[in-house]
Formats: sequence, structure tokens, C-alpha cells
Amino acid sequence: MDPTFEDLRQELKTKNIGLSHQRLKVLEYLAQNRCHPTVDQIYTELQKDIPTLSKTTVYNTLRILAEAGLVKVISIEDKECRFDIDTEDHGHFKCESCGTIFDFPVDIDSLIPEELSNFKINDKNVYFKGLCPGCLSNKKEIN
Amino acid sequence: MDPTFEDLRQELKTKNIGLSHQRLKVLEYLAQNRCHPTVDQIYTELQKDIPTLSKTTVYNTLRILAEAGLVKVISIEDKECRFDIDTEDHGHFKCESCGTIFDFPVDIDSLIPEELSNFKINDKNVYFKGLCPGCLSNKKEIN
DNA sequence: ATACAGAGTTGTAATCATTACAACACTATT
DNA sequence: AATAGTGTTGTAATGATTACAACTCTGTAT
Repeated sequence: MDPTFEDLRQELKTKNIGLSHQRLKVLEYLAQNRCHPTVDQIYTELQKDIPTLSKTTVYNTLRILAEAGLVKVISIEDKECRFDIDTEDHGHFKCESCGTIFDFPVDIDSLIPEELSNFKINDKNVYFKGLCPGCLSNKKEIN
Repeated sequence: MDPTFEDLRQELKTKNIGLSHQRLKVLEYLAQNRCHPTVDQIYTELQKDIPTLSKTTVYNTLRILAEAGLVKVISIEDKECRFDIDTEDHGHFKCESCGTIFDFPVDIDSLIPEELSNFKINDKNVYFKGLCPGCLSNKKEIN
């Protein structure tokens, strides 16, 4: 179900986005690290392969990929954005203790109320925050 | 249904939050301007009444109110936060053309999937983006 | 080959919301 | 009147993001 790296490569071509080395690497990283990384994580990791990589390039690439609909921007964090290569509708849960972001299934379309029938909806996000099971059990041990 | 300014004043007392002039003014502004204002909007408007007002005070007050659960932080914007005195569950739709944020009803609890039964959910947000009816009809006229 | 154009990359500087922090003001109590 | 505690203020720092101009790379036409 998840798109392979080759699928993504093809989709870049279809959308007339140049297949530069840097862009492919960003895409590859997102395809292989589905942990909703930040720009800084992507940059730091890819720098090991591409020592001359600029953070601006990472920003540029992510903007292009987001505009093309190949990645989804997650702004559940207050400060920095995160990026998700899974563009299917699903919810995100952020643990306020460990910071991990969990995916969960959501039938978002069933949510859309009558009131929005005259609106054009381009982007749908469901963000929850709280404590994940791991952090919950840690807390119990302490108390 | 919506809490009056007096209700809010009472709730501050209950939660042992000092009833300073500045805090009451921020609360009053939020109660009367349910347009999801930014910090800057609140600050600029209240400055007319309180010329010595500091933006830090607005930030401090909003943080205290948010921690007390009296206001909800909306981070649908990429850059600046917005604040909502309506803490009941509801969705937010942001028009990408005019920037207006619309409220809409959502039965968020019906969304919670089995997968999250072991999570403690403290905060639930549903954010949509797209075009509002007004901006849609404007576009049609142009084309 | 060489020159050229267009696309992509890089690094630095600016932007801007938010936070940190220290000094000041205000209130109530003794 | 002194003091303690709470709240406010202004300035400086922080940090993610963007703007921008110079540079590189690739392919094409001369």
C-alpha cells in the first residue's frame, strides 16, 4: 500500500519535478523513516551522505513536495513542522511526555458536517495530544 | 451556553488566578471577539485602553488561561497561534484565500479509534483548510 | 569544443513569533 | 512604613523559516 521509492520517483517525473540527487535523497529518507521527521532531522541525517547539503535545499525540496501533494505537513508541534510521506487521511497523536507522534486511523470524511457543504476542503487534519501508553505506565511506577 | 464575562471571572477565582486588570481585559476581549484573534490583535486592541500594556503580559496571560483550560490554543496557522474562548470540542476551517477561521461542529469523540484506548487524550483538534463560500464565488466571477 | 540558458543548490542575512529575564509597580498585611 | 508576594513591563535572546544573490551543474545550439 505504501508507495515505494520507485513509485515516488515516477510521480516526480509525472509532475515535472526535476529528479535532482538532493530531492531524491529527501524523498528516500521520508519513505524509509516514517517517524514524521523535522527539517533538522532530515538535514542532519542526509548531511552524512551529502556533506555540502544546505538546509535551504531541504526546505525548498519539502515545499515542492508538499505543493505537489507528495508529502503532508504536520503542524501539530508549536514550533517546528514535521513531514509525513503518508498522504492518506489519518490522525496524529502527539505524546506530551516523550514527544513521539503516533498515527491512528480516522474516517475524516464522515466528520464533514452539513455546514461545510459550500466550502472547498483541500486539507484535513486531526491532531490529538496527551500521554502514550509507555509514558503512562512509567508515571504509575514513579507514583 | 457561551460563558459570560462574569462566569469567566468566577472561574478565575475558583482556580486561584489573580484578577488583575490586564488579565480581565484579555478575557473580556476574548469573550467579546470570538474571531480567534492572534496575540498581536489582542495586544493592539487592548493597548487603546491600557497604553502601558506589554506584549509579554498578553503572552503570560494567555498561557495562564490556556493552562487553566479557560482558552484553547489554535495552531492551525503555520506561524502565529490563535486563541479561542470556546473550549467545547469543535472543528476549525481556515480559508486559504481570506484567512478567516470558521467554526464547525464535530463529534470528535466518535472518532476515537480502538487503537487509542490505552492513550490518555488531553487535547483534540480538527483542522480543515480550503476555500470558504465567499472566496469561491469571487473566483468564479473572475474566471 | 564553447557559449549559453535554465534549473537546482548553497550560504548568509533578514524576519518574526515566542520566550527568558531582570527591574519595576502594585497590593495587602503586619 | 517596611516587607513579601504577585503581576507587569521592556529589552534581549532564541530559533524556525524565508529572502536573496552567487554559484554549480546539465543539456543544447552554435
